[in-house]
Amino acid sequence: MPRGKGERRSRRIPEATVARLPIYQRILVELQRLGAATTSSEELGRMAGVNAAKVRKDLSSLGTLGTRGTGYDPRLLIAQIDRALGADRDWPVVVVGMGNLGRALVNSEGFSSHGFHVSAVFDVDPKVVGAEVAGLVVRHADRIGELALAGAPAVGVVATPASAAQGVVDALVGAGACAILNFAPRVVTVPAHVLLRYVDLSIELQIMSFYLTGRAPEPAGLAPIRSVGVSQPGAAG
Amino acid sequence: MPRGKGERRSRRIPEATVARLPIYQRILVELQRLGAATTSSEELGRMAGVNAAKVRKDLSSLGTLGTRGTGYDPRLLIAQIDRALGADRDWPVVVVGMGNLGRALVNSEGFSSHGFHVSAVFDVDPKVVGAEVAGLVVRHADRIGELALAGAPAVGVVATPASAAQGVVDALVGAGACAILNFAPRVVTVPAHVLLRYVDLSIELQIMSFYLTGRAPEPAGLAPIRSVGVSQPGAAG
DNA sequence: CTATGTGAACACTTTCACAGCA
DNA sequence: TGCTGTGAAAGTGTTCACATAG
Repeated sequence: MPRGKGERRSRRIPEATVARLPIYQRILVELQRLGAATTSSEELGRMAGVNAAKVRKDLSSLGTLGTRGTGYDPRLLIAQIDRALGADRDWPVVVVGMGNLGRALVNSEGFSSHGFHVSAVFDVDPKVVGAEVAGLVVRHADRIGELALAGAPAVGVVATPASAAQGVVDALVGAGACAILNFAPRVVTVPAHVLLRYVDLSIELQIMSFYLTGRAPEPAGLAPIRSVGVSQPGAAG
Repeated sequence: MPRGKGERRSRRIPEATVARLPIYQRILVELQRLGAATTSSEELGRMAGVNAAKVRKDLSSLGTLGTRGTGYDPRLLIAQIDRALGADRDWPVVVVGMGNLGRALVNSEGFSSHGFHVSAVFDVDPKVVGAEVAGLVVRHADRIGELALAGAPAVGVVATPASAAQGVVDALVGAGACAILNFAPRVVTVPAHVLLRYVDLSIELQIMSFYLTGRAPEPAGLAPIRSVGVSQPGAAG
């Protein structure tokens, strides 16, 4: 049974590839902005800091997206990556904590594209509650429970001080969030069915300092992807 | 020639381990805060979302840090991880862009520990230049060139809008920065000797949405570390 | 008897090299 | 002819299982 370009039925996408897809995507958007009608595995690799063979393997796991002898069409690639990552769905995102970090997140491009949209924001500071941030009225965090997230799978983002993190996580889970992205520097726990990831803004800095010490040479000539998060389905404290 | 506990001469630390060390460290600090005098590979693994054998392998690459039958001393572990990551040195960090993100970074714990300290901050907005942020007077970005970073290896952090990123990077490199951490959503280029890493706050969100779609089961029972950055020694545009 | 440290088996990723199609 | 797509080889990383030290 023949299929149109870009189709591929449920071949598993390797974990390492999933982690690189968002990076290719950013580059593709960039290339498109610069007016490129075509690109190649070599160009993408150069810009992403990975080698061309890896780019081809990664992209081929999504389907047959290129044209031999010619290259790839950025527009098609972007669409296929979006689809693979689930960006063709609609993901409500709830952000708790409207300090500098929370505001930065809510206003960032990444939080209002790829299928995400910020649907509610919370804080506890009376000076902030009631104010408007990115077009949304900030509600008091005590009212997280009033959210009805149970319908669509929703993501809760924690951008509070460390001391408030666990309480906020509990409230978000109680309201039906099925994934938590924790920016607060504190280990938290969730029930087993909730997806949990941490982001630590200084981890990249620490990894950098390791390679700057010269204790090890920076990995390979063109180097790999690195980490800032841990995922733990059902972590314990 | 016998050595004291925790010593190990220059055995190469695997890349994957380097990426996990900052996570163990955060957990260890947490355990210490809670008053733990001892911990185990199992406890650390549970909290980090990785399995116990991996924790032991990771830690043993730093030396013989544990006590058989007993476990690990958090304090010793923290010190050894710090040393391995180069946190026993002093790393000046320069942050450009005092919007919400820049302020969040400058005020974050991670940017003033582990050997890092923010030594200067810049912006272009006349309303911000001259003001004080985290104890530092914000200088105009035109004056980045006046920095003399050439002495100590310094890290430049870019937290500007995308359109300003490349110019800021050039200025930082010109001033002698030997590493760039780019939070702006734009691909930039640096000379070959400069270490470059990207951080994209929404990449974790995108990876999460992949696993939420149910197109693939979340990796393993206890799951691995993930990415937000790309490093590219001497990238081209 | 407990929990580390580690060889050895296994699994996953990356890279190579080239066949195959435009 | 040029660049993708992909088996097969090489290289890393993870997990197992147990000897070993406290």
